[in-house]
Amino acid sequence: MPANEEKNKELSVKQRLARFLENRKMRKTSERFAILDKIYSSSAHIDVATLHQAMLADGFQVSRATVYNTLDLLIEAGLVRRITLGDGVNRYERILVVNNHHHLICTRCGKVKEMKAVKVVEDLIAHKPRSFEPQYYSLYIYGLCSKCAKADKAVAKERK
Amino acid sequence: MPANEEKNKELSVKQRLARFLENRKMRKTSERFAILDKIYSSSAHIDVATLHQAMLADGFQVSRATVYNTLDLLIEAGLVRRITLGDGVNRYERILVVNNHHHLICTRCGKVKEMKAVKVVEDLIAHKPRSFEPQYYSLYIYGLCSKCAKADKAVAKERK
DNA sequence: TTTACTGCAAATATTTTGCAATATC
DNA sequence: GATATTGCAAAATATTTGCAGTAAA
Repeated sequence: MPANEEKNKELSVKQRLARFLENRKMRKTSERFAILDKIYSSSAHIDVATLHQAMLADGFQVSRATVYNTLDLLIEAGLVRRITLGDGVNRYERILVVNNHHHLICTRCGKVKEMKAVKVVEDLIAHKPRSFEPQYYSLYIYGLCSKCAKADKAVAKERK
Repeated sequence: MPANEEKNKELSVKQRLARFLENRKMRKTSERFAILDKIYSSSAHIDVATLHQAMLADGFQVSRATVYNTLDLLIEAGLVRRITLGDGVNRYERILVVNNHHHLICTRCGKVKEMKAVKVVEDLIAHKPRSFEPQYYSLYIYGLCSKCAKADKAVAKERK
């Protein structure tokens, strides 16, 4: 991944948060930018506890309450989304309008893979719904990963 | 909606649960079928508290613990899925392999609309991923509903 | 200087667990 | 009758809230 591209993206996200806060006459606190940063530099879909611990480990003192508050703010700003990967745990991930991705979730072992977004879907989303302005979307595909599919077949055979 | 079709569908789901329980040598308790029934006859995406209250209101005595246990079971059986519509509340909905639907979620007011599944997407899912056996999928489209989009534009104008 | 935000700790809400009672096989 | 499953209440987690102190504007 080219470092420049990554840096530009990060800057632009910070700018978007700054603009959002200015529009609403809210304060640009270091916590808000630090949390945004952490989510954008983390491997996708991080949960609150992990996020909070990671920040403390980085030496950035912040309270859980602020993490929760800020996550709601970032969601409202359209910079972060909240998801649950079938296990009921709330996780947070950055929203990349371009270069989106889909989740492949194994219903047996819970493993999550990512798959590059497919253009057809994006076109579809952009044009289909009337009386609705799409901003972004999430596609979750549930099924069996290759390992579990194999194990499943073995069991089925045994039971016959 | 034709009553017959609905009845057949319901029967088949019960049969699928029965088969699942038999395969695992688990017991066919009335609670399990009652909870399955409730989810399948409820308007999509119901949360635990509502589900539990609805069952009590129907005169079906069941504990919260059993509701939680059974939901996990139904998910494992592939009959129900757990989702969160951006608000962090866990909800449960039936899985219809045929006649799937997408969610349109307003990021401002939280309102959820449903949209009939688009065939293109289904084809795509069925064929694309290698080393993965898709069972079903969820597509969430986030954006602004017509009301909020209008309100948003009004505010933007005012601020200029 | 003003007051929006944060941190803390307590309150609330949500989910899980242990074990005796019950119902399925 | 044997034991998997339920119900209950208590424990563990997760999230929200109120308010005094801090820091952004």
